[in-house]
Amino acid sequence: MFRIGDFSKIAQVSGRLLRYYEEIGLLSPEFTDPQTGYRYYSAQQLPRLNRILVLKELGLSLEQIARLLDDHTSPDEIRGMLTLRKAQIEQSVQEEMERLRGVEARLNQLDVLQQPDVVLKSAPAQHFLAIREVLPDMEAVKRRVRSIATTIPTIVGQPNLSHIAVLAHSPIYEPAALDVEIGYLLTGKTPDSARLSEEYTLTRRELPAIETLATLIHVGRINDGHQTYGALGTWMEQNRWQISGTGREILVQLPQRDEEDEAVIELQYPVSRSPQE
Amino acid sequence: MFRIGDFSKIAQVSGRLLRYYEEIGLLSPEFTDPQTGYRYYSAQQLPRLNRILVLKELGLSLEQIARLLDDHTSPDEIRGMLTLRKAQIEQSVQEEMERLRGVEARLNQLDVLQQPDVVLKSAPAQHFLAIREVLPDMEAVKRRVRSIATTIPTIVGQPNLSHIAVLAHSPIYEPAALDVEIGYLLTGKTPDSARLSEEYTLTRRELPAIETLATLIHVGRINDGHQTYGALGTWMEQNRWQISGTGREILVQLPQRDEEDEAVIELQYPVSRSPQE
DNA sequence: TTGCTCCTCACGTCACGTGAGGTGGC
DNA sequence: TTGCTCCTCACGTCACGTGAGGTGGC
Repeated sequence: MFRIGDFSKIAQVSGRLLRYYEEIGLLSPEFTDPQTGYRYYSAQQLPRLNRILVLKELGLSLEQIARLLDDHTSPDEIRGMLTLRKAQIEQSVQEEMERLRGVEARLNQLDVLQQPDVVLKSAPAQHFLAIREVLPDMEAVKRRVRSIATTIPTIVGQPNLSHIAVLAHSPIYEPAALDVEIGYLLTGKTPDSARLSEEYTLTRRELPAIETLATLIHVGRINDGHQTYGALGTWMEQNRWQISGTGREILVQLPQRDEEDEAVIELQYPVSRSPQE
Repeated sequence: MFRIGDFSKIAQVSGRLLRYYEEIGLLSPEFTDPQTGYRYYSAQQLPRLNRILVLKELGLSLEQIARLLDDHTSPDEIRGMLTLRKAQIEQSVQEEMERLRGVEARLNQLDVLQQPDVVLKSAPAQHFLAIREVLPDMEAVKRRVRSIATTIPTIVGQPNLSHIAVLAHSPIYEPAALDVEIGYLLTGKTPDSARLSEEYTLTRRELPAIETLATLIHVGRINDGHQTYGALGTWMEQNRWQISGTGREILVQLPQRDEEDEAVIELQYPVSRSPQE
């Protein structure tokens, strides 16, 4: 029999660890002196301790280990736990590789923080109360946005957060003819249509949910977006994503009073994984 | 300005997260109503929040992120932090691959827990008060161990834990002539020699520290070791280690009264990485 | 006025490390 | 007798999630 100090030296673990394992019922000393509280371990307990240490190194939680070592756990259950664990490790390797790519992308930059901060999100299915037009230039887009914002400032019976969004059906950097859809993105109850003027009406359609959206905040004047868009392109290349759908711009904050005031826009692009090269 | 609920919806984070980031000084609302305590965030704060989220995904701690975002941190320091982080990720990928190998090795087994529990340890530099002999068989080894244990049960002036150990200079599974060194492994003050009998004397020599030692507990009769040794071989193959030095057997517990009683032996083999195949 | 949103505690998480303050054992 | 070892609390870790219990805002 060994006192806790000797036993911990043999196994090269801390005494605290042994006391903790007793506390959670994973490994109890063979004998505890009721007078002094001293713990006494036998050499025969070393195999169990080693097994615990090995399973811990495989990344199992102490709770899982306790179950694994429980006699009432069947071999099939044990295999199941290990198979699950294997899948987890494989995924975590993937994630670490992602992180590695991300860190390297920033280190490749001269100024490390001059990179765009692209955040992956998902979007629920939404209503889009909007009008689709082909407009000659960004000025026309801005006018349309402004007219919507002033004519229909709030949607009746719509308690949810709503933003004006622009869907770019033609590439946004293609300046000749902008095929855009402009209107309100909504999640609650939405009317079928809303009158904008004599000639123009917003009509509702349903946008499907999108699983993965690369998003990026642009702060500045409303037509400066193309630089930011370019940065997103670089990011996607470095991080192995590609555009897989129509881009949106969410006008999180319209320019305040002055046309030239700062707006806050979230660029959103549906993306999917690039094929491995 | 957005209240915390709207701001958290835009950024797709929880309100709790935003409150926590304020608490640790990472991101404070632009304005807090002193009457109600309501937090108000502006759209202009989204870039900072996104940057925080991106750096968090790269695996930086919130404390590191706070330093990164601090204006007083130089670009060089930032590069340093990211370079360090890169190295950490690379190491963690290695470790995960190790775990993956370990889990797979067990899943390859029919009975998952029938595998040996090999634990990697290190050994400090030690004194070895021992005698080296070529003995004809395991019986002779056992006799020698017993004679040492009974003749020199404790080392005078040696407060430290001491075990009898056997160093196997010839392969332990080679039964013809066993070239072994038997004696006490000690770390404290050790005499130069100790008299065993008229003809035999233990003499002290120094064992160097060993960085990596594959260890394995064997419980049973003292000469059953070769099966356990075989299991170790399989393990090393599967986990890409190879023997790089002389093996030891630490007699953690001698057979009690009877020769046939259970002993507890820790097999220790210095190992190094196998070359990648 | 009634939901809805916000507020501030405060506990829980996971596997121990690290003292503090006190006692047993040779 | 004097170090050494052991004991039992109890706090700290990291980044929040999850209630509990109460109040402000439209």
